[in-house]
Amino acid sequence: MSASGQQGRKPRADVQRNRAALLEAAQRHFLRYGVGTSLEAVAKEAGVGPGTLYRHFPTREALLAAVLQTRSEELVARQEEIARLGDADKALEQWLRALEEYFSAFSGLPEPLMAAARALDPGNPLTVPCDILTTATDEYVRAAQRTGTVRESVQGYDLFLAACSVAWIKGTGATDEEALNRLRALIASGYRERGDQM
Amino acid sequence: MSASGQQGRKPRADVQRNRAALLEAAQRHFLRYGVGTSLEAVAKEAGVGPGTLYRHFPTREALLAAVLQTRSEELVARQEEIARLGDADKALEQWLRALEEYFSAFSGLPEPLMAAARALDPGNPLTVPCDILTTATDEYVRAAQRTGTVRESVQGYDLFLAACSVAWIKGTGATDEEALNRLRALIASGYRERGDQM
DNA sequence: ACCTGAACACCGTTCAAGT
DNA sequence: ACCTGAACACCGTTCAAGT
Repeated sequence: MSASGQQGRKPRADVQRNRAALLEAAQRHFLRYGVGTSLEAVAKEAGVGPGTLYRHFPTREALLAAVLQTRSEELVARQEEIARLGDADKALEQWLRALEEYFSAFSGLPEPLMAAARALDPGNPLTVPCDILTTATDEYVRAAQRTGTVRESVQGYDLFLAACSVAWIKGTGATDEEALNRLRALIASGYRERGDQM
Repeated sequence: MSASGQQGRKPRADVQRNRAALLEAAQRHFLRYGVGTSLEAVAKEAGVGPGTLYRHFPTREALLAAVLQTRSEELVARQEEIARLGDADKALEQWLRALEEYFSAFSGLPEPLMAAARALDPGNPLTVPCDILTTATDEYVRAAQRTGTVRESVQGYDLFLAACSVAWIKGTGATDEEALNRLRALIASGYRERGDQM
């Protein structure tokens, strides 16, 4: 409405510095302590007061979404590389693994992502990456369906959920890699058209 | 070691009363606020000090495990009823739904259960129900494998994980019932031998 | 316009003092 | 032997005071 700084093109230098410091500190803390890390500690490490953190990122989700942006872009970059594989079935499989790794970036990440997956709360900033990734998954699914390797009843969202589940299980540490592989195989065998290669 | 009350057969009347009151209050709070509810509030509602709660249940998991015991027994009761179905494939399917409901008893329950699933921490009291339920699942799986409807590579633990995942997804509210059904169908189609009924 | 940091609320957990 | 509840530590969040 007014000529406030909201849309201004020249944020003050200290504002930019604070934002960058916050993002860097947040990423470090998310990596080390998971998404539930103390925001107070993040602010302290960024060298700002807690109020400054809340001004820049009004919720934990907003901070998370900002930190995730880089990773989402990297994932999209991989998307093009994967698509070049030619084999739609193989591409879908690879994509699901890439998704899973994305969900495993920080301990506890699947939880807030799932909470944002259904766009019930339009204010949740995590809805953005969820939408993008679900849409991308859907493209892979449809490509594979066109070649007849994936069942028609499967939706991209279903496999988005499945990949998130596997990442969640991995994060809880409830399984070794072998059990995870059996689970992945079970899911793959679930979405594939019958009569395929084992 | 000593003649302490640890093994005594006659717990003091107030001890029994406190324990019962704590369990009842805890169940109410778990139901209403999920497994992360304030233990301080539980103690207050039970009419005891926080110290008393910690004396009876040294960790949140211990309290949870005690509250879950009733439900586990109910589930085992259902197990016998389900087994009477005759059709091993149908029985497995029903059992997995019963498992899923068990995991959905309290919001946030899948998380601590998964953390206890792999018996890495022998002190975790939640390992007990996990072991029982995994073993039970394995029996259903093997019965179905004998009739040839379930793939040989599937283990009971895999489906235990899968059921827990579905409950977790349901708990995050990320989906409507329709998407959950697609997911359940995907899992079923994943563990079933190929060439079966759709 | 933005930052600071004190202040408030809330909770988990412990432990000295009681009975 | 068990209970009580004050006390400590920690964190999220807000907001009056500063620059």
